[in-house]
Amino acid sequence: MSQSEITLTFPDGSKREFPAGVTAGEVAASISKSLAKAAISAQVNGAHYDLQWPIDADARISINTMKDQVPALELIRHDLAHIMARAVQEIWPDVKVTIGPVRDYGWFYDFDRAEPFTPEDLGAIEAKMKQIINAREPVRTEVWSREAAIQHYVETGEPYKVELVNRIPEGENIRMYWHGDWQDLCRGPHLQSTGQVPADAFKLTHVAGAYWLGDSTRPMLQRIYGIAFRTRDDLKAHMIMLEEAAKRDHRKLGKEMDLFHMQEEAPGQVFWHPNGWSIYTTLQDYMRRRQRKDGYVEVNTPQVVNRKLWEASGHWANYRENMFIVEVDEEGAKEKVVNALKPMNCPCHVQIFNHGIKSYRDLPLRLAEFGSCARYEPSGALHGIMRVRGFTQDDAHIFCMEDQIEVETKKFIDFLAQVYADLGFTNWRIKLSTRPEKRIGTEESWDHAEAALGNACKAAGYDFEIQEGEGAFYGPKLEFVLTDAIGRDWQCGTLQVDPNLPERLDASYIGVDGAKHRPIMLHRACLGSFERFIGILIESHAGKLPLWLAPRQVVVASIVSDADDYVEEVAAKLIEAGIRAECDTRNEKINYKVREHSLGKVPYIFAIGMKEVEERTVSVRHLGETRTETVGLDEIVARLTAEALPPDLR
RNA sequence: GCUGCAGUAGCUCAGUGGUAGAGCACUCCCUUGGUAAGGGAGAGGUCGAGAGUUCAAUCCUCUCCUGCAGCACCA
Repeated sequence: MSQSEITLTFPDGSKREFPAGVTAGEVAASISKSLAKAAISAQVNGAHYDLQWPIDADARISINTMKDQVPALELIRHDLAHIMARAVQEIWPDVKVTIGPVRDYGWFYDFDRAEPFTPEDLGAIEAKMKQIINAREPVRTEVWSREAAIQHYVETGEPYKVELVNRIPEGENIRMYWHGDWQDLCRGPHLQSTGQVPADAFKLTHVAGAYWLGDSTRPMLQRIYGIAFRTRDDLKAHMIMLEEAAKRDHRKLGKEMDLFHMQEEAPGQVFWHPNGWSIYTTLQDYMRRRQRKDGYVEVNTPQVVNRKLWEASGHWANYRENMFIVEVDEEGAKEKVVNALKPMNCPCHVQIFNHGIKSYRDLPLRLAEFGSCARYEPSGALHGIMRVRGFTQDDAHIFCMEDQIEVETKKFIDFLAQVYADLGFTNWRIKLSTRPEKRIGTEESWDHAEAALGNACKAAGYDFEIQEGEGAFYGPKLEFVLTDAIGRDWQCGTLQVDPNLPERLDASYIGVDGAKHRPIMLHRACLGSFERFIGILIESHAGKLPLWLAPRQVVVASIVSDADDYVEEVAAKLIEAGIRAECDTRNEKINYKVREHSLGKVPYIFAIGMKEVEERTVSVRHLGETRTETVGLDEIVARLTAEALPPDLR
């Protein structure tokens, strides 16, 4: 240990090495004081520490001084996973341990235990963990031989660990970490001592099932989740953030804003209320205008389609289990006619393409549909309006020639960038998924398609991240991931190159040479589905939608009933100007009305008393503000008429 | 689909082996109040569905349905 070197990492990612025992003053002298102070982490013998300056100038930067430093959060969380596993086994010695990685703001660890862990159990585990931390036992590491490790785990009755040892590649060290006298197989690194973990800044949050190794054919284990921070205050701040996130849950806001509901008779399907449907149609109208401008033609195709088409497209073979089947007794037919609700629009669009003879002059043909689809999603997958069984995609298929892929893709990226910007999402990125191991098509066609997608991104001015082998079996794809207001990622847009479906459904066009050719099909969606995207919009804006999307843009509220006539006049003027306005002339106090419509996230409340009636003004209150402003009637109508326009019409 | 938890009025929730309660919302009355809840009265429930145990089930048991937290899935 005394021979160790110390590596300091700086904010720009650069690293500098120093001999063991170097002092902070010496570091400052050899680089600069300000740079030394900026060092954000140190590495000693493979263990990482976050540095907290100032360190005394003559303090030696070594393991000894490091002990008093607060270690890196990742290490704290990692050790907590082990400490939790140890606590569980101390309380219930027969519980089998598996693995426990660091994740998000904490860690989880999977256990095999016959009885479920209860909330009370979590409390007991937490208490035991605190005991272990307070015992301040050293963490030691040993390298074992594979045989010894297997023998050990066979003897101690840990079948999952045996499997893990067997999965460690040849030539890699098999490390055992000891936390006091409790041992776990682990790659490391770890802290020096369990005492370095802050005992008051972690919390076990919940228990849920999880398949062993993520494989649904393997046993289901119990996964305990925990979160951890450096300080109690950080933990508290995180708990508050979680509460804030819960407040913007679209299911909760959907009720509060009276947007939609769902009920048992139609699981996974949405009953849109007037307010919610207003958002939906406003968004759809906007998309329709944008698509028209971008050269799409809109179509509409049937909901109930005979299985023959799904067999031809290949969906019947692959997705039969996830399709809604509609059997019909047709007059005179010996057997029931079997149909499926369409789970996607592509085969139907190919039918439109195939109707009549297409020429290369018709390409690219961009068929768009707000296509309502039904998929029998597994019950556990349903989630509010974000993951549903009945939904409408902003779908389109671009039929084109191979050498048009790049141009069309670039055109779509520009389109999507504009739409996302209009909807308030400027933070998004592109992922390019390339050829998987199991695939069809020639290497040349893959080379061409992948290059086309990559070049299109570059031409549009965007970087992309490659997801090796993640493409569909027939072609590569782009995925567009946007980050919402509270930092969560959502994959919404997609563009997929597909030479397969035109082949299966025998789509063709007549080329310049007078011969038949196969078109390529580009599947693309920008929002994904209206249901999911509206959910994202609600959560990202915490219900406070931009004015043009807000279902009720203005509520005109009376203060005294003598003002009712004028209130109705104001609302009528707004409505005539195309603004979604409502009157509130109920026999309630203005405080009551302000509260109710503020909770309902109405962007503007106009309060009208006798003063406004006499002056022909309105008292304007903007959502989220307490100040009010008195504005002349004509002026406010003109102002809102401009302000409430969808972005593409401004 | 799997593991665990839950389902009581439109909403949020309390409660009990002897067929139910609150607040808000709703209806009516009083009140005309100046920017986040004025007062009073009334109406509203096969306690998710079915079966079982029991003299008796909303409560206990089982099955199913739906939801929630994850996992798996997402053409």
